[in-house]
Amino acid sequence: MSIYEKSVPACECEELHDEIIEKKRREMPDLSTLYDLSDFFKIFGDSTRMSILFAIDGEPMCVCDIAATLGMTKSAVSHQLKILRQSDLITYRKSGKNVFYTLADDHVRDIIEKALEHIKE
Amino acid sequence: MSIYEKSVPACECEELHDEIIEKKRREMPDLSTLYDLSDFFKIFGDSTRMSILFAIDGEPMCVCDIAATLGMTKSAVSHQLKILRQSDLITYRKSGKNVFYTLADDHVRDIIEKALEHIKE
DNA sequence: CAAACAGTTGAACAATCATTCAACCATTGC
DNA sequence: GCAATGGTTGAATGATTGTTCAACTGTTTG
Repeated sequence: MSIYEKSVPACECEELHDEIIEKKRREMPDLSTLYDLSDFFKIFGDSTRMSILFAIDGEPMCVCDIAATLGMTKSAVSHQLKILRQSDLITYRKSGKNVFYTLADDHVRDIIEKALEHIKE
Repeated sequence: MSIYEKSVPACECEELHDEIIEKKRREMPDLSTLYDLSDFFKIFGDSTRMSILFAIDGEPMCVCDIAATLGMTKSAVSHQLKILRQSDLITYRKSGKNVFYTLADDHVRDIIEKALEHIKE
């Protein structure tokens, strides 16, 4: 439950600043954008997925090598690869029995880089 | 770089590409950095927290006004404010009975802006 | 064709997490 | 002092989610 789903404030406060509240509600992104944004960040909010993104950055890797690099099972890695695939963050190429994954574009790198800057403070 | 521009090595799972795996393990960030990164993104991966960040961007807001803007209870908002506080993403200033929150720095704006660019594609 | 292997998938389980509820602290004003 | 209000907090609860396990698909090879 979030903004705009209630016309009446659920907050039980007495002295609300209505003009500020109305102004903020007008200026804020619409609900679907807020959900899209948080869903996007949710993808990065798991250390396994983050590790996978770093692993397949640069040269493509098959599932087994990714799993070996992270010290995890193929299954666990494959489940997370599916989530990354559905978010269009990665692409894949089949080659015989193998499937090679790599980053979809440079956007991902940029965002992680920005976050790394923030971390180091 | 696209995976189609690279020569793909034949991968046998039981003969894992040890040299690739070792190379990746050397190049990848250490575990604590990966955890810090995913923990950082985890903060943004909730629509309530995302809404709060947009609400307090620009002018500071007290908890009641934030709650009214989002249509949520003070308690729910306060719980999320605590998480944002502990992550150093927001700062606060006490004024009588009120507590006014605002963004800590421009880093947060930058990262959300980059994500918005990615969303709109 | 059958065995072996890379990878995927669904269900089950455990862990994590956001909201609710009630009680609490802090400040203001009577 | 004490009632009222803004805000915080801990426990409980329901929902979400990551990993495991087993079964499955698809490709290669003998």
